[in-house]
Amino acid sequence: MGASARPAPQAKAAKPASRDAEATRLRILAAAELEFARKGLAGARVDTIAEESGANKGMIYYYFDNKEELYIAVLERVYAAMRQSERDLAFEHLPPLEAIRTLVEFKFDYFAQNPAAIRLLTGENLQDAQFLKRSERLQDLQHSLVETLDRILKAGASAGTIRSGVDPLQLYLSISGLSFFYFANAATLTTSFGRDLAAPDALAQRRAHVAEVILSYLRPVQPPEAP
Amino acid sequence: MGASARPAPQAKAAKPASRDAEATRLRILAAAELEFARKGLAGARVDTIAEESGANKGMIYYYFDNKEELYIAVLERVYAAMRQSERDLAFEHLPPLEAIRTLVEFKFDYFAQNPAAIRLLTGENLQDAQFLKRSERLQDLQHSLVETLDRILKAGASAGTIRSGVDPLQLYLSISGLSFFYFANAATLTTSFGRDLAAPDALAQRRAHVAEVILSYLRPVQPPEAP
Amino acid sequence: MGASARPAPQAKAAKPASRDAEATRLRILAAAELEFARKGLAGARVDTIAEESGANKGMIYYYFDNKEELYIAVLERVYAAMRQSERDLAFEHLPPLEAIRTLVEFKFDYFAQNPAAIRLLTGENLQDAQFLKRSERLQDLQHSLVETLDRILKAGASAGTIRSGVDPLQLYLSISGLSFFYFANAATLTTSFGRDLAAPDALAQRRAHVAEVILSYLRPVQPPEAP
Amino acid sequence: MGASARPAPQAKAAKPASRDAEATRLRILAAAELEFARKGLAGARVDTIAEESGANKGMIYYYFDNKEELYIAVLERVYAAMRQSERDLAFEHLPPLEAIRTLVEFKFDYFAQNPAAIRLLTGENLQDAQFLKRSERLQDLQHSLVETLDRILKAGASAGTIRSGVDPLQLYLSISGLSFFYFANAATLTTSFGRDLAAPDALAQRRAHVAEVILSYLRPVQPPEAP
DNA sequence: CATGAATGAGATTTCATTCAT
DNA sequence: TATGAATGAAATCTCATTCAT
Repeated sequence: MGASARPAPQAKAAKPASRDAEATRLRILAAAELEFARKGLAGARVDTIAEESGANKGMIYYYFDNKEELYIAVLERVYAAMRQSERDLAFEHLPPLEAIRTLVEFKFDYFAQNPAAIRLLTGENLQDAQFLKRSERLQDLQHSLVETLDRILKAGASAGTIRSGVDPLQLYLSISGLSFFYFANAATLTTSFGRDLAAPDALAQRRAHVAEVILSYLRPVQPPEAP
Repeated sequence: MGASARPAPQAKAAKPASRDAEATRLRILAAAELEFARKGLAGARVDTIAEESGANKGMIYYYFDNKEELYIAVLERVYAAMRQSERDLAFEHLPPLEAIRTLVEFKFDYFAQNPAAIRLLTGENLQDAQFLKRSERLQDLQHSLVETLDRILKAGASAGTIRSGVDPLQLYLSISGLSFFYFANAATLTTSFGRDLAAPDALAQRRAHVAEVILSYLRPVQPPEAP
Repeated sequence: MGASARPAPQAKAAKPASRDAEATRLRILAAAELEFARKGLAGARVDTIAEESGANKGMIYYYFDNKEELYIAVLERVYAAMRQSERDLAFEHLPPLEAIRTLVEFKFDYFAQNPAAIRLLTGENLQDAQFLKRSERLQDLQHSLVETLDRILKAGASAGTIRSGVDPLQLYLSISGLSFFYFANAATLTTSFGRDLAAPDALAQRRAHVAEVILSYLRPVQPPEAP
Repeated sequence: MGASARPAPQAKAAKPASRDAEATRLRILAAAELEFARKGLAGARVDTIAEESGANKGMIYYYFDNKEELYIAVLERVYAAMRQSERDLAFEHLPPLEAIRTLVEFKFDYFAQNPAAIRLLTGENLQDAQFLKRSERLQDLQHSLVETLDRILKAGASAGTIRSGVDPLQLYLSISGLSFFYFANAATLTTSFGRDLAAPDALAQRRAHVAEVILSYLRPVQPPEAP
């Protein structure tokens, strides 16, 4: 990653041993994220993580007491990044329907671009969120989106552009679910339907569909036509 | 299944270990389904399956050459059951919107009542559907629902009760996704939101919401009001 | 162990794999006793125990969950054997002084012949008896000797052959200590004094000395001579 | 020792890490003594010693080539201190029985106050005194007590206050053993008897008992009473 | 002298699979 | 068919020691 650009003042060798604690820690975390995402907690191999990170096993245990702690550290990083990206998404100032469309598309794109996050979340659910529950840091990373959604829904209802009575949590679950499911289950769906769901046009089609489903749902209900 | 036909002529000893091959096989499969659902392929323990099934490890290897074959057998059984239940659902004769509402609710209920199926599907996706791809039997268990949906959508469009132009595959993915995501991710969602998504009233609320989202989407689009 | 007597119908080989659970367990225990006695809990190697016992590491973990549990099992066996041998020593019916001389010599001989017991007890003390405290079985293996000693001391005091006022616990500690110390510290003492404390005549001399020290102590105190 | 003489000329920086070589060495030795006493050679951790000493692992290897050398240095220091304290005990000029009582009480008190010495000696015996044997310095630290004892016994025998024929080595072993055993085995004894052997009154009682046992033994034997 | 990151050999433990009975 | 003891490869983890800074 751009390493080729720097002429590197050390003339001798490019030893992987960096003697830079933070850098090593991050290399381990990055490798671990990939490995845990690919294989899950049980299937991941510490050896592989060591190899991929350029560190050695000893270092992994030096920085992260054991495999589970390393897994938790990875989970925390992924969660934190996801929450941060949500906070970075400034959409509340948009007109209500535009704001929600923006959120829907953001969610879709985020899942599309972060397959590791999808897999880690999925894996964590398979083990009953036991590590999410255990981590104090993760407890603090609460969703703020639902509250934001609530405000937007109320604004839309007042303006008459959004039907009233929409539960923001249900809406949030539907927004997430419509995209998450698509990516999380792409492998079996692709196999079952014999169509490549990851192809660019398939993605575009799904993205549009999801937005339409959500926006249709929010449309104010038509009064029965007067005769 | 078929085991009930044999009158069991062994009059002499009543060995606690059932000398009934098919029954043993089924006990193993049932225990394996639970274990694989709980822990995934990598996390599942052959020892545990032996213990839970009341059989022993030797039997497992006798009936199913190895752990992966046993896993595939479990997967096949779960898929077959799911497809069968879909075939058993006679809904095509209903009025189009009723038919779709029935399907949506059926999917929701099926996932609600078959957590093991959810987990196995999820696990299979985490390993890129590699066993689904490998199994010939599983390839035959194709979805017929999409085709049925297509017919219903067309009928609804003709009758004017369903908007035209709805892609049956996208619709199917949305129907599945809205429910599947809820159950598959219940653990992390429950933790993140501090609300028990498995509580009876939470289930009822979600079920109604999902149906409403889908049916809102299918509503024929209002023509721009005439002046 | 008498195995040579059976002509063994299996003509082929004398495989060490015995398929006899109890025998294997005992072989492991015996090998572990030696290894733990020689190296202590921390210094002992599971590999060595496996090799010496003719079993393999898997078996050790099959029978004794982990190294510590194996250590505890060894400790329990050694303690139980020691307490049993004490119960087997019928000495209470002897005249009081004879009874005590018998006990002193028995203790000396037991320690002389059971170096592993000495080392295991010593090692356990080095780790603050943490496993002795943890084991329920070991808690039940209480000394009965102190009570027996108490009865003997009282009988001797009544008969005038033993001075009155002797504390049985202190006496027991002295009887044990005079012998135990000799064997437990033989290595450093031999080195410091340049004399082989394990030589037969050295043993005989110490045995006589210990008995004499204890019996001298029990002698009734002479009344001050009347003028 | 002797380090106090240097006025420390480094005026500039007050690095928290003491740039005083001898002081660092001593801090390491003190921490090592504790750790080796607590865990034995095999159980001790170089990491722990580094942490406890406030130094770091590099320093340990700088001053003491490896773990074993550090252990030997600790052992030498403990032995030297023990021998020195014995030399400091001026008791030969006392009346024979008083001299011996003094020695007995001194030994008891020394063991009571130096639990690390007890544990290191014990640990060294568990490993067959291999490091004691290996160290030249330790070979020079011979007991002189036995010779002193010999002179005292002879003086007492001449004076008629001590019975004749007492072997000074056996007596020394008994004096040491009666106290050493009590402290070395306090953990298991406390557990087995359910009494706290380290409590002040328990110590006082034991101290008096040990002295009485030894002095009883030395009492001149009564001639058979004349009729 | 001092630091603490890095190494690697070797330890404990796990677990799918085999096999004698 | 059934049992469960046995195996061994591979996994996790530990720790004395080295070394760049």
